[in-house]
Amino acid sequence: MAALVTPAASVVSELVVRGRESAAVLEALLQGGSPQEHGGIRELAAEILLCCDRALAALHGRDGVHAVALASRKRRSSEPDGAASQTRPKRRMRASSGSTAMRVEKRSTAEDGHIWRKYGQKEITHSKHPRLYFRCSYKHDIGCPATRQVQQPDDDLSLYVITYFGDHTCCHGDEAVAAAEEKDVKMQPFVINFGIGSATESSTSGSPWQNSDDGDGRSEIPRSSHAVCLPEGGEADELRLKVTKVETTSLGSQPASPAAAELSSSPDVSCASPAWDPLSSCWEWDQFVESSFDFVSRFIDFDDF
DNA sequence: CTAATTTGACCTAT
DNA sequence: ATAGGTCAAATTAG
Repeated sequence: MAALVTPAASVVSELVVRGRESAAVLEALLQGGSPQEHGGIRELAAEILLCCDRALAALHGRDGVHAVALASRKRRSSEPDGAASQTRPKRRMRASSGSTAMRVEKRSTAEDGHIWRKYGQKEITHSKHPRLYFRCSYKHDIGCPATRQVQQPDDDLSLYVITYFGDHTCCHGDEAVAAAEEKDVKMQPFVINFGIGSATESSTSGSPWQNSDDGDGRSEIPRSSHAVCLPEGGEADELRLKVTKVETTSLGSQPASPAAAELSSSPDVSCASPAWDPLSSCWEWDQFVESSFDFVSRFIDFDDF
């Protein structure tokens, strides 16, 4: 029973999310009131306006982004008729097979305003790069079933394909989200940091944005160390606003593979890396603003059934 | 010590 | 049988 999501709806959803993020950052910037931030503020304002504009266009049937409906996901969640799922205390159904999916291809990273926790990595036969699996950090906290997959197409290394599965109950349920957010950040999922990416590593010190809520249920609430890194200007041509969902995914351990290293959250990649690493959920705001809508941004709806 | 990530194993769907 | 997705123990980092 999958709710069919229209391309326009997906687009609007994404745009609205971005709009919110932009607004949050903008608000933070306004509070800071640093001269260097003016540039960022302007861009953020432009971004917000653009989001709204696009959203409206999409709502009116004129989606500004390429929307394509895919029906490739034929795999359906077989009902536990009894035999198959008779005794599986552990493994559970794939979250991706029971809900709508939205694929987004972006050049940098896809920030959706949510905190993700990596729970797996898998090498795909047709792809040179591994696919990373993330789940909402609030999964166990408030039962958010949302998950997402990040993968780099072998043909375009500068592109990241992020597929979202499930709906964010943590988002819809403001209460839960609010409660979780209030713990650290009131309403803002972001923390403003004025430091270039290079200093990012230091940010790594902080615990990643994810909270361990794995099946173990070790931790409950994420530290929410989302941060917006404002480059000092060293490499910032204008004003590079890097919004890091997580200060940095620590993890210096060796990735399974080179590709994984690039994709997986590595300490060096955080804000410091020129092209932020999607897995860490850290993106360069400036890139985002520049190409947020220029880059291929396709919202594809998978109809589970 | 606590928490997050990594990685191999397990399980489901095609 | 194969590929893909998720779990969970082990490892690493703060």
